[in-house]
Amino acid sequence: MSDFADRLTRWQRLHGRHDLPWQVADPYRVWLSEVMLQQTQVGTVIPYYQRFVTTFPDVATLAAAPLDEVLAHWAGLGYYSRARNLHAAAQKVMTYFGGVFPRSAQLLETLPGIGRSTSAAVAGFCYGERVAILDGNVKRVLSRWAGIAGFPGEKAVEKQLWALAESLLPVSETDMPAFTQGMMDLGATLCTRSKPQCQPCPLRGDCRARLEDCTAELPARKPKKSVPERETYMLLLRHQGRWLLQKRPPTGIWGGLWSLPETAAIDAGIAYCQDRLGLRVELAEALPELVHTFTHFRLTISPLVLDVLEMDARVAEDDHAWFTRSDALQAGIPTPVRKLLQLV
DNA sequence: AACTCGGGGTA
DNA sequence: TACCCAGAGTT
Repeated sequence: MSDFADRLTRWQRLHGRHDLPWQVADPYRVWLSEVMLQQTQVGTVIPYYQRFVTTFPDVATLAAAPLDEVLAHWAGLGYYSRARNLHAAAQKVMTYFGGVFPRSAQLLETLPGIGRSTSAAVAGFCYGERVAILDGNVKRVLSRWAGIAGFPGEKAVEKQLWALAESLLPVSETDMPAFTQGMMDLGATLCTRSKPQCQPCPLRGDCRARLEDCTAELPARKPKKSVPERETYMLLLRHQGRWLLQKRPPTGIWGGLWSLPETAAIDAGIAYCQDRLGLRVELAEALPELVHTFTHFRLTISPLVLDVLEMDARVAEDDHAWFTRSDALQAGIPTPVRKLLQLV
């Protein structure tokens, strides 16, 4: 019986995925894809990736672009700190590494947004460096193959999985790209969360979960937790065919994106318009509530359409701007804001 | 160690 | 509905 790495790399070369758009000899594109794929499925990423590389074909172009334009291409993909870190990392590659991508996982990990797994993926794919990845696919494959019962999000279990992943690396650097891709491909195509296809799996001979018939129980589910509820009003301020958007602070939810002004109550919203924005407004319409679910809370949005009757001559603050509906939809805006602007 | 950070796919 | 997805950064 050949060992784990041999079986996996052989399987990947014969039956793995070879036509993904980021399977190219370009560390910039591999890096971009790995960041986009953090906590995001392949099918979701592909159209974003295509648009992104068309606009930003290399690290120098990305580094020179305004952050707003980068965020506009990321809007809808989620986890917007990834876009900010990507932009900052591109600038660091230009200024600190002379425009050349770092050639080791250790150096790659010094770039913002690149952690242990992403650095290993880029180094393994592009340079053949013998470093292990540990993403959702690998956690599932290894917890089943080794019969590890604990929840992979738990520190001790994760540490065990990292050690196991490192112990299974191929001896030869030339096998690293196929091995790394094989771990991902196996988890994505055969060793799926539900109804895994064990029959064609190259690891079925010594897979503990398969031998003990417990693939459905591994990996362990995330412990349940109640999801907090929050609510807010979003103000759709209309003035001469334009809508007022407000740039969110760089950190926190929807960081750096253009969004709608929010208030906790209708009265406070009207007062906010008067006192802070210098607008005299009239309530035109209350749109139906919109429920938006995040990973860690649920947000109920009550949208209010307000007509602007009068505007102060005062200079608008930097973080506010009037957008046509069309321009707003092309800017970096959160998904629920996009849905609202498409209604009005 | 626990929490923050999106949005969509899927059973 | 609830969990998961080519995780990283902060507290």
